[in-house]
Amino acid sequence: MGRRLPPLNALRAFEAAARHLSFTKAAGELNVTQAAISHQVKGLEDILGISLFRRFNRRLMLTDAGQIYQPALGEAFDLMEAATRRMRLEEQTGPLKVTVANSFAAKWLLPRLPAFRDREPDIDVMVAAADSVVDFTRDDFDMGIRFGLGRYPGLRVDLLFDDEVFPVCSPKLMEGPHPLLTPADLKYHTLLHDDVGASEFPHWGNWLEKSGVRGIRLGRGQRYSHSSLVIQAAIDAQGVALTRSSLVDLDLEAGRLVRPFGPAMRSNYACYVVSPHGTADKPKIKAFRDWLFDEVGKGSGAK
Amino acid sequence: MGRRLPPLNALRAFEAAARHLSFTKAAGELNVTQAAISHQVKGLEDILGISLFRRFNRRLMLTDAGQIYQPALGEAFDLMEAATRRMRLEEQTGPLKVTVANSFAAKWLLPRLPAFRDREPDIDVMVAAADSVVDFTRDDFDMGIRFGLGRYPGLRVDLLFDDEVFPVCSPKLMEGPHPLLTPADLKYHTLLHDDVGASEFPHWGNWLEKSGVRGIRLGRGQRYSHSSLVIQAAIDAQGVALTRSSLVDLDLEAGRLVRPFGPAMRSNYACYVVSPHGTADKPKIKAFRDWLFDEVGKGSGAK
DNA sequence: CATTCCTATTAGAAATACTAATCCGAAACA
DNA sequence: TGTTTCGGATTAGTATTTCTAATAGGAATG
Repeated sequence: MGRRLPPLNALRAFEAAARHLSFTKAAGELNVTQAAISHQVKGLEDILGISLFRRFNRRLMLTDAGQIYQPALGEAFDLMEAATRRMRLEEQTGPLKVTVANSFAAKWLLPRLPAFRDREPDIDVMVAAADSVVDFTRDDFDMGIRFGLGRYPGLRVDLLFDDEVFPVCSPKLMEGPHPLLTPADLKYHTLLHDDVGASEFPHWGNWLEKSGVRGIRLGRGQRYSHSSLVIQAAIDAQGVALTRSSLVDLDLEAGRLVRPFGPAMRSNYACYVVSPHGTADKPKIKAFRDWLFDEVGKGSGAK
Repeated sequence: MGRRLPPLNALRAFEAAARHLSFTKAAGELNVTQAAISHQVKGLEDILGISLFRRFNRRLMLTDAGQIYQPALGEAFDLMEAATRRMRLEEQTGPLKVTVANSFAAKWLLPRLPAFRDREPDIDVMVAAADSVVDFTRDDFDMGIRFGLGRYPGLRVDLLFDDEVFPVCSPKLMEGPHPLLTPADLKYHTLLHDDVGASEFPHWGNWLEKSGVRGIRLGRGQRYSHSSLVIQAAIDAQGVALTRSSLVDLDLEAGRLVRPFGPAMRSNYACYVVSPHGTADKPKIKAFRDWLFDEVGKGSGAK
């Protein structure tokens, strides 16, 4: 497995010199002085114990050994260059890997993704929905969209939008026996809970307290592991969901959900776009970030 | 024409690390410390602006970019290694290029070469007969056999044998009207001259003087450009040649020539085997040199 | 809970690569 | 014939790269 190779820089110097049959031109190609090439080639010959050039006064020739050596080395360096180019290209044009909070993926990003495809047909997006925050130093993602407090050390963080939290329900519920006219009417309905562990996350408890509503048992109601499920249940008229504006804006627009009463609660969580430092200017990352902000700027997703 | 490549040592370090999926093992392979690999890989990633590994705690993974990069780099390094091996092999087993003084080639080496072929069937000898001394730093020769004073700066020089100079002629001349019984009898015969420019070379003038013979006009006689032609003329009974023992030993043995009278003159010229410093131990060079000395040791070629 | 395994980091040492200046010899020039 | 030019070699000193030793740290292992 262990390879046995002469010094690589000497090989490069020799290859260039052999190709040009000139140390001076090789020096030009490699941006060094002629003396450097002379040293490298001599060193290589000494290491190999084989002379590679016949040196005439104003002319170089390759020895038999040199003639055998050069083309293969040239090929090897070409291969390396091609591999580097290919890898760089892949990095630029390969799928953009975005890690997204689960529900945000389902309720915000996916419905809008076709618009991105229209705008940037050359960029394939790979959406990786995940519950937990991804460690960019470990995982091979180009960027992420996360709800949180904006503390992502070691990453470039851009605030995409602040979110509001308010109750939503199916319009059917408004037509039923107990239309939701005031928060107090919630007692006639099932509360749909987002079963998120994080305590900072706004939940019915917070909201009811802020709205000054009493007499509603928190423990009651349906629980779901993801916001998207909660929202779906609400659309299906199973109860009332407390949710972020960003996740339901399209459902509200489409009339699948309604916002029965006003009180919106400001969340201390917001939506952030994150990417490893130094990658922000990569074309595909920039394109996606720009698109995200444009989408939000349209007013359809942000408060 | 100019290639654009990341630092080659970093590429090698990355390739090894990627192959082993371990910096430590890569370090082992390249005989450096793990820290060196870590530095090189990090440096490469910084230069490319692309991360190549995902680093887990006791495990490495390649990023997409790394996965594209490694195989091609591996191939490139394999190519280099193969080229090096191939070139070395050619150097070892390719034809042994020997530059030989013209007449020595014709009269000593060529008749004996079949014996070398028998002894070392794997070594092909390329005999380049030349009049002038070859500059090994310029010309692609493995070794040389030369008559001279043994001053070959920058080369390893081995004395193959000392030579004597004496007159020879065809046995037919001994049966003619003026058999060569003493040097004085030379006046009845044509002197065959070796038309060599070098004044140190023993010629009839020297020999006649040493032998105390007078009254023979030096200007007379036939002139030839090479000793081998002089000898051939002598074999053809065209006259008497003054020649080196080494060039005629086989002809004397075979009875094509005889040595009419004693006085041999010591030449200050001798026969030397030369080869560039540091190449003496190369198998094919050593084999040929050993064979030369064995041939001479047989007593057939040396005094 | 200690140990092991593996990578990262730091600072400094060692090795390598490079440059500037100059030499040298033949070829081109005049 | 100089004389210039061209291109490689050489030398000695400098700069850069590469490497090491020591150490930290984090998760898996026993």
